[in-house]
Amino acid sequence: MFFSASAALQVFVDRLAALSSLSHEDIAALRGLNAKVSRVSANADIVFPGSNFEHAVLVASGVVGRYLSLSDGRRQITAIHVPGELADLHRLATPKAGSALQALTNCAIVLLSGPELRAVALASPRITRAFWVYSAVDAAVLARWAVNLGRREARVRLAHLLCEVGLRLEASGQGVRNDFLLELTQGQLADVLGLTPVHVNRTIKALKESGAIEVEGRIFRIPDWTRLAAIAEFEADYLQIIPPAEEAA
Amino acid sequence: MFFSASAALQVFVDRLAALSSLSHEDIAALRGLNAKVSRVSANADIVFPGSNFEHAVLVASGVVGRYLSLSDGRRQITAIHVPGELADLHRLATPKAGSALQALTNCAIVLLSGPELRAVALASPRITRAFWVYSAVDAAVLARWAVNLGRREARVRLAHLLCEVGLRLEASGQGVRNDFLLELTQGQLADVLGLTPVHVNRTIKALKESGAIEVEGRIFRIPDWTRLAAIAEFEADYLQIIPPAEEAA
DNA sequence: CGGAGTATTGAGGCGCTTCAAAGGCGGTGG
DNA sequence: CCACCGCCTTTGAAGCGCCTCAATACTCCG
Repeated sequence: MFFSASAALQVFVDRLAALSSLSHEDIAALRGLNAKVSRVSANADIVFPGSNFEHAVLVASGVVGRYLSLSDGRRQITAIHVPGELADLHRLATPKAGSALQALTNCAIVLLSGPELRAVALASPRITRAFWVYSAVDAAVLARWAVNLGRREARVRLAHLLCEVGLRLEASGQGVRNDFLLELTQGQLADVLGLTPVHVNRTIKALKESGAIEVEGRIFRIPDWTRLAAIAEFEADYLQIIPPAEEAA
Repeated sequence: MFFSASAALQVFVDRLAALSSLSHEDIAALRGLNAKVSRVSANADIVFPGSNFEHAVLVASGVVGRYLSLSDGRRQITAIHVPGELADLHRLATPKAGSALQALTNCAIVLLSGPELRAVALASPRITRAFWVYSAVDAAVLARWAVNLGRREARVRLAHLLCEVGLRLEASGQGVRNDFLLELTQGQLADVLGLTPVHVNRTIKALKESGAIEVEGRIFRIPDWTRLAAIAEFEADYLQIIPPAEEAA
C-alpha cells in the first residue's frame, strides 16, 4: 500500500533485472541513483505535453496516469502506473513529452534525474538495453489496450482491466490479484476504458450482478479468477511478469 | 512506390540517425547489415505470436500490419508500416512476439538478422539507444492511436489515419501527403480503425461528400490539408518527422 | 451540518453493427 | 477473347450498445 523511495526503486530495479540481464555494477549504479521524493495530490498534473521536465517519475504510492487530451476537454488515459513502476521511461528516449502525466490519486512519487539516468545508460549498454526492454513491455501493454478499445465491448474491457491491474498490483507487492484496492473514480475509469462515467457504473453493476466480481467501495474482489479471465479473454503473458516460482525456467 | 533492399535500408538508417545521434562507424555498421529480400503475398502472415522468428522485418514495398486476434476471429491492427520502416524492432527487445505481422498487400520485405542486429547494438550504446528511440516513437504513434480508438468517432478517426499515413508515406519518399496510394481494402481499414467494413465504407463516403477528401480506387487525395487536419484534430509532432528544411533547427 | 465531488438510476437518442443483397472489378481458364 | 468467379465495394433496414441529459442519493470532510 505504501512504499518508501528505496523500496519503490528496488522493485523497479528488480523488474529491470528480470527483464534483461544486468551486471552487479549495473544494479549498483541503478540502486545508487539520486531519489527525490515528492507528494502530489489527486488530479494534479506531474508532467504536461511539451514540457522538458528533467526527471523520470517512479511511483511510490497511489496511481499515476498517462493521458492525451482532446480539444473539447475529453481525454483518453493510455496507461496507468502502480507503485514500483516507472511511468515515463520512454520520455528519456523521446524527451519532448507527447502525453501528460497526472496523479490519479494522492501519490508519493520518486523523481529520478533525467541526466543522471542518461549517464548510467550511456555508461552501460546493458542498462540502455534494459531501459529499452522496459519501454517495449510498456508498449506491449499499450497495444493490448488498443485492442480492447477498438474491438471489445465495455464488459470485456473492464474485466480485462481488472485482470491486468490485479496482476500488476500483485507483482508490485500491493496485495493479491483477486482482492485489491484500485482507488480510481468511475470517471477516471471511464477515461481509461474509453467510456462515459455513467456507462462504467452500469458495466460494474453488470459484472457484480453476474457474480464475476465483488465491489466494496473501491476494493475489487474476484471470487473466481479463471472465470473473470475467461470473460476478459485475458492472457497474462504480454505483461512479462515472471512469477517467482517460475523464475528458474 | 518500390524500393530496393539497400534503398529501404538507407531510409531506415537515415531515420535512426535523425532520431538519435550516431557516429560514422555506427552508420557504416548499420548500412553493412546483411539484407535478404523476400516477397510475401497479400494476407500472408510474416510473423505469428509466440514464434521466435529470428529476423527483423524492414518494408521495401507494400504495407505490413501488426495485429492481435480475438478468439472469435476478429482482430485489431495496432500498427501499419510503409516502405522504409522497420516493422518489429521492438521484438528485438522482447523476443517472444506478442502480436502477429502480416503483409496487408503484396510486399517486398528485407529480412535483417536478429542476432546480427543484437550484435551491432551490443557493440555500440548509441545504436542501442537509437533502436530504443525508434521503438519509443512507434509507441507514441500507438498511444495516439489508442486515443482515436477510445475517444473519437469514425469520421475523425479516418481523417486522422489519412493525415498520418500521408505524412509517413511522404517521409519515406512514397508520394506526397495530399495525394497517395494506400492499397488497403476497406476490410483492412476496418481492422485498423476498430470499425466494421460497412461503416468504413459509409465513413469514406461521408468524407468524400463533404469534400474533405477525394478517392479514386485506393488513391486518396486531400484537396485542403489544413481542413482535413482540422477535422482530425491532427498534430504531426508525435510522428517525429523532421522536414528536411527544418533539419538544422 | 452543509457542501462538493462521486455514485446511481431512468429515459430517450445517436452511432455503429448486423444481416442481407446487389453491383463493380480484376484475374483466370475455357 | 470473353465468360465466369471470387473478392471487394456499395447500399438498405433494423437492432444494440453506448451516450446524453437529468435527477436523486451517497460519502467524505471541514
